[in-house]
Amino acid sequence: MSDQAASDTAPHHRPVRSGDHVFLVDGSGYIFRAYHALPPLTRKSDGLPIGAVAGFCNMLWKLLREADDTAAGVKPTHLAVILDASGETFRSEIFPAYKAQRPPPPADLVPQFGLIREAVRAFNVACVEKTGFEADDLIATYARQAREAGADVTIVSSDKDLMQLVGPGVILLDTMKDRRLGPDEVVEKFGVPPEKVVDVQSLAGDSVDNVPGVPGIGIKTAAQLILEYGDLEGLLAQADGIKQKKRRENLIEFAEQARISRKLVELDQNTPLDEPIDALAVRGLKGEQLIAFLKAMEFNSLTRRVSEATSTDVAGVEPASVPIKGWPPEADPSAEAEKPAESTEKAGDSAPKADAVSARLPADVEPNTPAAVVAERQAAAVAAPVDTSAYETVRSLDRLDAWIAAAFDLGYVAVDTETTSLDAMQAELVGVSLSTGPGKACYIPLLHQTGTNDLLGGGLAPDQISQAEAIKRLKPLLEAPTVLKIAHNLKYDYLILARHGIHVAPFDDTMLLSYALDAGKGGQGMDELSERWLGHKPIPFKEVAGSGKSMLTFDQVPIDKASVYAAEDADVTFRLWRVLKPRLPADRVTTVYETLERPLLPVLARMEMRGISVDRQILSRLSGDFAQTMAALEAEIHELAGEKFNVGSPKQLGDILFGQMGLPGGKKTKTGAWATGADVLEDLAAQGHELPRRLLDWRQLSKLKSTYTDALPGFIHPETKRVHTSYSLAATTTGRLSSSDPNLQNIPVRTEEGRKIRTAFVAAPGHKLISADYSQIELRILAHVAEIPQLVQAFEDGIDIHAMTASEMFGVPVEGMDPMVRRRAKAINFGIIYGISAFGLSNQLSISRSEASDYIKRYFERFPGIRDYMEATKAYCREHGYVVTIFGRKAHYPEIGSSNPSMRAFMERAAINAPIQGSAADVIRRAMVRMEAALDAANVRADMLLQVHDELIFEVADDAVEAALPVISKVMEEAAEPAVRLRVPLKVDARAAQNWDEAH
DNA sequence: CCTGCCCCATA
DNA sequence: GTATGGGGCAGGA
Repeated sequence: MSDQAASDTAPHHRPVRSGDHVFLVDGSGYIFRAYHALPPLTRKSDGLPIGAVAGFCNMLWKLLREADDTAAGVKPTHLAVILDASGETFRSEIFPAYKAQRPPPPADLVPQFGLIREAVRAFNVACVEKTGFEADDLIATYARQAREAGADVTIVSSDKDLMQLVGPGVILLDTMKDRRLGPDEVVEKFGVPPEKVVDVQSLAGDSVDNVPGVPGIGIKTAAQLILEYGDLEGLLAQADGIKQKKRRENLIEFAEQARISRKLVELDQNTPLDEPIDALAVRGLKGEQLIAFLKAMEFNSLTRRVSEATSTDVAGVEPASVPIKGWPPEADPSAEAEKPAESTEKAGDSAPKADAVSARLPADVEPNTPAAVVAERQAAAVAAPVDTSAYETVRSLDRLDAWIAAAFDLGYVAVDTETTSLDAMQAELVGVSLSTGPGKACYIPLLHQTGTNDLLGGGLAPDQISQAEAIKRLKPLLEAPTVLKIAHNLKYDYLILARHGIHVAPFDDTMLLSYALDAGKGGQGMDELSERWLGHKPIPFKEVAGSGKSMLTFDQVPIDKASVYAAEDADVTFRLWRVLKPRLPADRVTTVYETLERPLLPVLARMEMRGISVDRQILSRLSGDFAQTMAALEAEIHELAGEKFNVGSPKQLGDILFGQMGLPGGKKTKTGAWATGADVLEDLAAQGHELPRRLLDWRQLSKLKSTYTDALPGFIHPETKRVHTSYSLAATTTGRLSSSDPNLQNIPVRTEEGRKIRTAFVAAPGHKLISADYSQIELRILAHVAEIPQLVQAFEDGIDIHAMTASEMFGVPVEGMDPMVRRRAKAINFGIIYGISAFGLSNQLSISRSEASDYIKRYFERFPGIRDYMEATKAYCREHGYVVTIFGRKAHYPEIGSSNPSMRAFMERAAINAPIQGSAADVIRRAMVRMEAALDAANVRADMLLQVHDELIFEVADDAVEAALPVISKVMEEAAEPAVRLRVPLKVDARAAQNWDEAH
């Protein structure tokens, strides 16, 4: 070993000079990291924990012997291990909480600190620590000196707090991953180059070290802000120009805290050093000394390697006598006090909820009325406890047949399916549960697997009926017209079963029952309803299958566990049905349930199954285009500006626009910076200036890309190659549907770029998409319910409703109307639907509050019926706790009487909006329920695919388009009848095209 | 890893 | 000013 001979004779002191390589080992950081990353290791002879020491010694050995083989790429000429001395540092004086609440190190790490010092000594390496200073400050100071002497610096650490030191000639070396951390890696971690890391950290703070930072700002936001504003002071100076309210307030309120944080985070590069940097020169190993230590630690393989490398005879070396402090640990009396207090709430857990208790037979209920039945059922439901031990696991066809026969005899049965996924289009049917009465329930396991983590793939668990055979026998029951099937959220099970050829009918859905009865009073989930109505908390899914990354699919759940869970769900569903179903007549929502809820379920299931074709290529091209356009826009913006600048920086942008280019209309913010908000840029763009237009485009594209073009392809079904959204029938208070996974009700349309995403929604070959949407349906509903003669007349005459409103309000003729005037009227019309406030209208139109008040006043003067309607609606809601749509759907607002004025005002606006939004939702529901039969009757094949609140999308063969259009329009326009005779006509615009954009 | 917040897409 | 769902982020487990 030739280098060994050389280093043995290396001088103790050697000046650092250009070309040298100074290695600064962050000893403390290494110890903590090794302790947590490496498996616990103890000395064989006495159990002394030595894992971190072992890791440290191996690391140091490797560094001294073969650093050029690591990511460092060079050997050290100088090397020191820097440790944290105990005691307070200057940071505690600036901010007493700094690192104050840090828990004491784990007991089995404590003795290793001393051992590490011994190890460094044994390696004959300089060991530096200084009371009152952190290791990081010493490292920062040595690094500065080394650089000034022209040497390269390798900081052996991966601590993010040291990343601020990275720069020319200074890198971090993560020896555990053998990775060098240079400027690129710092940017990856902090989003900014090393010299701005301190600014980012001072904003984001650090909960581990108790660096406060600014609340609500993490690394990402901090990086974005620092890139925009340059540095912390620049940002704080312009904080009141920040768009986001909360963020702005916090930056202003916590500015000083950020400055303090900066002092805590910034390392001191001028720490007084006891040991000059020259003294860190690599000294060379003393074989015997090192081996004595290693033998004492019982590190056998490292001892062997060292003995080979240094030609030292191991046998001839006595183990060193190493002092050990902190082991074994002393008993900590405070540990006992940590025991959690015994819960005293156990008894209350199974007690019925107040809601359910209040269901006891009230004295004023007349017998043999719907209300009496309801009261009895509720009392009975709470009285009968759920016994999960009484369920049967069906293992044979005989037993299955017996359950099926019982269901036929009874005439109704609760059903639930268990599957492998929440996505009904991809889920595998794993089992079925049935219930024929409270407490009478079974589970039929079909596809459960043996073993859970078995990589060899546990096969099918024994004693299960074959899935195909079970489906064959269940099908007659589930389709039998004489047996009512009861399920909770049936659309899911309906889809699963439909994929196996079973078309469930007739049915009730307890989720929809609850929704028709209690929309707005809380969720419609089964567990929630069970607690509310039965006073029983069902077994949570996560108790059966776990959660998060380690969550089991249901086929991996052991059958006995699965059985109780699944049968309970059927049992609970059955019991809920007994309680909820009689409430329909009592609460007078039977018709709502039977015409607007239940029949829509199969319609939606079919829509979801059909899915819609989304052109993956268009999306990926679009994604690329967006990326490219963004880059191009950036280049154009630079071109227009005449120089390169950060397009994301309002500060730089303001200087360019109003400083260099001298554009007019510049406004200054309070701090004197140019305002560059969207409104300002829109103004400039309207004056024909290119740069602001491009900048707005750029901002918009980055949004479209991440939310749509990059996310949608992931939803294309592997087999159908189409996108199958999932509609929720019971998610909103007003009666609207909602769409998720993916949400196809918020595909962009307002901007040209956004509409390109719609072009990716295409018809199948030989087909067209038809889009049919209601024109102004909510304003028409408003005209109807509030009985406003001018509005009704305008809709009958088919004239521009917003222009008419403006004409009424401002006394100007519709002909040749100023578009601004019409725009104001339009905003007010929408405002009315939303339960207008002067605050909201002033924001929408960017006018003063008092001006907005004037508009509203004038509007009410011209349309007094609307004010009457609004007042009447609020009064009705206060009296009943709910409002109703024109078809009788209820939307509950139990908090309408809140004593909190802003809460109450919010509820009032919602209550005003709900009958309008909800009636429109009812109308399109009615159209959807009737649509299929109407198309069949007209002998037209048109597949309904999507609903977007006031729009229906169909897929129709080319040669059927002309026949389909009038049928679709007619069904939609007549959807309210005969239940409600509207005072205004409903108008539908329908057209066909190859893609959704052109059809819309 | 989960929850809540902000922001933004739609009607 | 109404009604949603979702991406990204922060922050506390």
